[in-house]
This record gives sequence, C-alpha cells and structure tokens, in this order.
Amino acid sequence: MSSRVTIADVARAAGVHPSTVSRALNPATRGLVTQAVATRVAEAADRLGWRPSAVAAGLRTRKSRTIGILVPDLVNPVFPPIVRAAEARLAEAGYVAILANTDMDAAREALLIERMSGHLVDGIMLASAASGSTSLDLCASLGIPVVLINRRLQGASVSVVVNDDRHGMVLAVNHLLALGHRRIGHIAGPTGVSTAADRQAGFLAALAAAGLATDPVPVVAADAYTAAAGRRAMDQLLAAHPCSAVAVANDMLCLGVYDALAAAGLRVGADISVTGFNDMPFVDRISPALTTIRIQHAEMGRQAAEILLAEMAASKPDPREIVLEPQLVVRSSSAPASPSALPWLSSEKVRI
Amino acid sequence: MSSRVTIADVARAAGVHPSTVSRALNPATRGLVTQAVATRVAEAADRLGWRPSAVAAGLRTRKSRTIGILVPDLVNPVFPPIVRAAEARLAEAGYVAILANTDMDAAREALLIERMSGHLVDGIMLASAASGSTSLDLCASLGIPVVLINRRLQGASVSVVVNDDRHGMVLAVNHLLALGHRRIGHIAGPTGVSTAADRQAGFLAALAAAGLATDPVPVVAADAYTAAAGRRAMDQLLAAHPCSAVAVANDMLCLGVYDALAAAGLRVGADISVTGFNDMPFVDRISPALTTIRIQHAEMGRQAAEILLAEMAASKPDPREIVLEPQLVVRSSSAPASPSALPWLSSEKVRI
DNA sequence: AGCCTTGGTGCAACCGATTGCAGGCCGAGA
DNA sequence: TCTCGGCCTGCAATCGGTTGCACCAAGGCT
Repeated sequence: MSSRVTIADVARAAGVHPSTVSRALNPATRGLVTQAVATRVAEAADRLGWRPSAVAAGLRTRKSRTIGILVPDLVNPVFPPIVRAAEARLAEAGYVAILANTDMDAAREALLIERMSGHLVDGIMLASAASGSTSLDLCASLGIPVVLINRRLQGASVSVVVNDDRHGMVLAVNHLLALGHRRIGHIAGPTGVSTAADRQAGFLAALAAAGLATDPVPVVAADAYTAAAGRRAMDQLLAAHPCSAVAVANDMLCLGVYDALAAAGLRVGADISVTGFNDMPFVDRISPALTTIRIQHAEMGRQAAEILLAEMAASKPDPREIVLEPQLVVRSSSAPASPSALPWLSSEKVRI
Repeated sequence: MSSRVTIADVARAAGVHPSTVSRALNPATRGLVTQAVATRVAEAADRLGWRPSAVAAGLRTRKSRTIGILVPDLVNPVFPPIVRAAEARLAEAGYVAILANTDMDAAREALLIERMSGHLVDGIMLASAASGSTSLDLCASLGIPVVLINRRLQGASVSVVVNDDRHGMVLAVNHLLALGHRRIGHIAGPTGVSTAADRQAGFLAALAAAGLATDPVPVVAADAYTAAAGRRAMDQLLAAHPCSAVAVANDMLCLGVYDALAAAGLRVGADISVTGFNDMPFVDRISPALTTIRIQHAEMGRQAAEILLAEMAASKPDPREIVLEPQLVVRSSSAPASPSALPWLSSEKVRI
C-alpha cells in the first residue's frame, strides 16, 4: 500500500526484464516488443495497479510533460478563457499545466520561471508579457520554448498568438462612422503595451481613411487597463476633446468611462456612443450593454498550446505568429449620431 | 550550455563531495556543514549558475513541492479568485500549482488525479467536488492529502474550507424582511450540491424565525448554476408562487432571473426585489446593481493552501473545517416592499 | 549448408539529488 | 598521554523509469 508499484514489480510478475516492461508500457516503444509480451505486461501492470511515475521518467528523459502558464493576474477576466482552453488542449496531449500569477512583477516572474525550470517544464506560455522584460532571454538561456499570448513583444524571436488589434479597432471606428459620428475620441491603453499601440494605430488609420482630421489627436492614454484609469482618462477626454463617440481600447476601461459619463450627465448610447474591446464576460449585462470587439480568447489558448506542442516535438525553434480575427459585437452603447441629442457638443457655438 | 549544471559540477568546483554540496545548498541541512564550506559551495553554485532540479530531488524524497488544484471550470468567475489566492500562498512556500478543469466529469477528474499523482503532487485542492464522486477515495488510496473548497461533501473525513452558506442566506432573507417583504420566494441551486442545500436551509430557517408560513414551500430548484437555469426557475416561480421578493441561491442564476422578470414586465428593485449569492465580479455593474452575499473567495483559497501546507508538514491527517463568514452587500436590486407597486401580486383579488 | 540480417529481449549505465552509515579529526576529560 | 565523544565530510545506495548496446535465435539468401 505504502510502497509504490514499479516496473520492477511488473517485470517480476510478467516474467520479463524491467526494460521490456518499460518498452511494452510506453506507447511510443510498444512496437519493439512482441504483441504477446506487450499484452502480458499490460495485464500484469494493471493487475498490480501500476501507475507511471512522470517524475522518474522525466529525470531520465529531461521532459516532464508539464508546461508552465504565466499570467499577470488570473482574476482579470481575460485570462480564464485562455488558460482554460490551453489546459484543455494540453491535457488532451497528456500534459499538465503549472499556473502562476506574475502580478506584473519582473522579479517574481523570473523567480517563477526558474522554479518552473526546476520542474523541467517542457515549455512556457507567457500571457501579456511586459515590454522590456528579460523573461524571454531567461527562457532562452534555460532552453525552454516559449509562446507569447495576447501581447506581442518587440523583436522577440518566439512564437506569438495575438488578436488583430489594429483591425479590431478599425471595425469599432467604422461602426461609429457608419452611425454618423464624425467627432470620435479614443481612450488608449497604457503605453508600452502592444495592444494599446496597435489599437491606437487602428483608430488613427480608420479616421484617416474616412478623411477625418486627426489634429489635434483626440486621444487620451489611460495608465492601466482598469476602471479607475478609464474614468480618469474619460474625464480628461471630455475636457479636451468634445466628441459624440469614443472608441475605448479595453472593456475594463469602459466601466470607468461609463462612470465618468454618468457623472457628466451624459447618457451612454444616447448622448454619446461608446465602444469597448475584448467582449469580456458580463459586458452584455451592464447598462447599457456594451458594443465591443470580441476576441477569440479560447482560440488563443488553444492555438498557443498547439504551437507549444509542435515546438516541443520539433527540434528547431521555427517561431510562428498567429493572428486571430476579432469581431464587432453591436449592443446598446452605440447609437446613431443625432446632433439634436448632443447639446453639449455645440456648447462653443451656443456661447457665441 | 546545453548540459545542466549539477551538484557534481559544483562539488568539483568547490573541492568537496557532492553530498556535501547537497547539504550546504539545502537550507534544512545547512547546519550540518561548516560555515566556511557552506559559503564556498554557495558561491561556487551561483558562479556556475546551478539551479536545483526539483525533479531529481522529488524522485528521491517522494515530494515534488507541487500541489494540484482541480476546479470544475475556470471560466466560472467564482474560481479565479480562489485559485489566485491559493497559488500566491503556495508560491510563497516554494510550491507550484498544477491547475486542471474537471468539467464536472467524474472520469476526467479521476484521470487528472492519477496524472497528478504521477507528478507526485504533495496535495490536492478540490473545488466544488461533486457529490458521489470517488475522487476522495482515489486520493486516499494514492496517499495524497486533500482539502475541499467551496463545497462540503457528506461524510468525508478530509479538511474543508467553505462559506457559511446557511448564515449567508439568512442574512439575505433578513434583509428582505427588514425591507417589509412578507412573500418571499427562493430559487435554489441544483440538488446534491452542499451550497444549494445549505442555502435553502438558511432560507427556510429565516422565514420560520420570522413566523412566516412556508407551506406551500415557495422554492424552485434550478438544475444548474447558470443564467439559463435561473431564467427557467424564475418563470416557474412566477407561475407558482407570487411574491414581492426572491432570494436566489447564486449570482449567475440572477442573470437569468433578471431576464425572466424583464420578460414578465416586472422591474427589479421596484416591482420585485432580488438578492443573489457570491458577489461575483461585475454584478455591481449590471442593471440594477445586484444586492448579494459576498463570499471571501480569496480567503478560501488562502486558507486551503494553508491547511494543505500544514497537512503535508504533519504526519497525521487531522482534518479541519474552516467556515468563513459571508457578508451582505446591499445594492439596488432590493427595495422596500410597497403594496401599491405590486399590482401583479394582488391579481387574484383583482379577478374577483 | 553457411552467412548475414533482423527482430526481440536482457544488461547496465544513467538522469540529479538525498541520506544512512562509516570514518577521520579534534578537543576534552581521566 | 590515551580514550571517548562529537562534529564534519565522504561513500555509496537509492528513487523509478529509459535507452544504447550486446546478444541470441530464427529466417532468408546465395
């Protein structure tokens, strides 16, 4: 009971050598032994209740069938679907996932990577890597394949799975344009983050394509992807750039944007239109329901797992880049622009 | 570069035997070697860039400094805070967490547990164990300490960390009573789940304590903790038990309850009051903001980790039961009962 | 018939750290 | 000065599979 059943026990029971048991029990090497022996061994194994020791095998093979997943903060609703899907795909392939939260702390991240390396993880999925992070170098020096999720990183020669953030924002802005809006503001994400940069680029490109002036640039950058930052940014935008619609870089920011607009006495979806980005859970339940850009979160996790599995099987690095297409989801926070409904916009003229 | 630095390399560099290196590098055994040797070894170790191999150590010690966390579905917003807090506490103690989703599938759960056992997990945290599951027996036979989170299990002799569900529901009902409601319904969770049973018990107890009749019992059980199930249950409740307030067993159910009430033309927080349970993220953002019972999710994860750490250190099982206190959070979905605002309640009389 | 190939199995080293046991050295007590 | 005990350190076995290599038997080929 207390002592584990080993292949030596199985070997004794089946009357063969331990190495034969190993070969018979491992699907990859089963072909090396006679069919008859294989079945005899298999039967002895489960009669004795043998269970493979991933640890022992890992020590010898230097592979643990384990992969590490690093997210900044699992409580951020963006990550659970990613982790979920990745874990599902990995489990299918016989892998287990080690999860850890980095809290966006570089030192902590490095520590976690080293610890995971001690557990011989075969690969690491890095979600929302911070720019300027040395984690990639660390993984490289440890010889661990990496795949970045959600955020791209400058000049990184590793595989990435990201959303087409630029195009997503173009979809949002075009939607607002189609509703007749001409004065559209943008609340950007924190600087140094690829999602923020790409979405802002999409915003400007869409305005330019529509022939709308972007001088002064009606953009305010939030300092984090949080509701509080969204509120502050929207307050600034209201003061600096009167507009009838605002394309926001992130759903979480929108919560704060809603607050700022409510405080300013503006009705979202009536006096002013708002679009978000991510389609995180429950934004269809807030009031008014948020028009936003849906990201294929689960698909991101799945693809990342797929890439890592391929990369671990292959011997060469061969970094790939998967860009997933986002989708516009129209709800009630965006509505046609109607000049009469926007008295605050004409305040300048009124003053004359 | 490719070959890992081992204690043998360090031993050579420091001019001592590998076993001495092991003792010098392991904090627990450092006292066995001379101070001078310890520092010489430590210095050689980090000059060479030695990193401990948890796998090799684990093979020998039969401890992996790894624990498994099993949740039904990470996407359910209840779990991320639990997992997050547990992982944080475990990381502090030098452990890593293996996460897996069971999908409420018993076979899958068993497979995952066996796989984790192969990775020599030192303990397992089981969130929302299904009743009638054999997982506990499996863990026992594998000799793995377990702690249950969120849901209790009948006659299980393992540690648990749960919320005081009964008391939480009493808080909700008392709140509704204080608002003047006398006809209060209950939408219960799926049968066989401890949270559902305990909350329903709390509901009935609170009504009884207030001297209100519970015959017929104004309860409808949802068949799952989902919005869709909530909607169906509310439709049934509306048909069977006219009431001015409904205490719902779970926030997710409330989303469906809101839908059902909207479809029936009833305004939540005006025509009818609703209370939820869990205080999951963003229910303060839905319209109307949900009055609910806050559970200490993070604390649950932290305590579970704490128990597991203690249990692994000790040699005896000593199962503990931690019951955390919930808290009423009043928002806009609950309001004073005013007969005039509830014409639909008096429909029977109107018909006369 | 003799030789070579091929398939199947056994042998033993190996992955990297841990630990019980033995032995050496040194200081203290007789 | 001799002995005993304690403190360090070295030795080697061990954890449980994996795998390169050797070996053997059987079958095919000339």
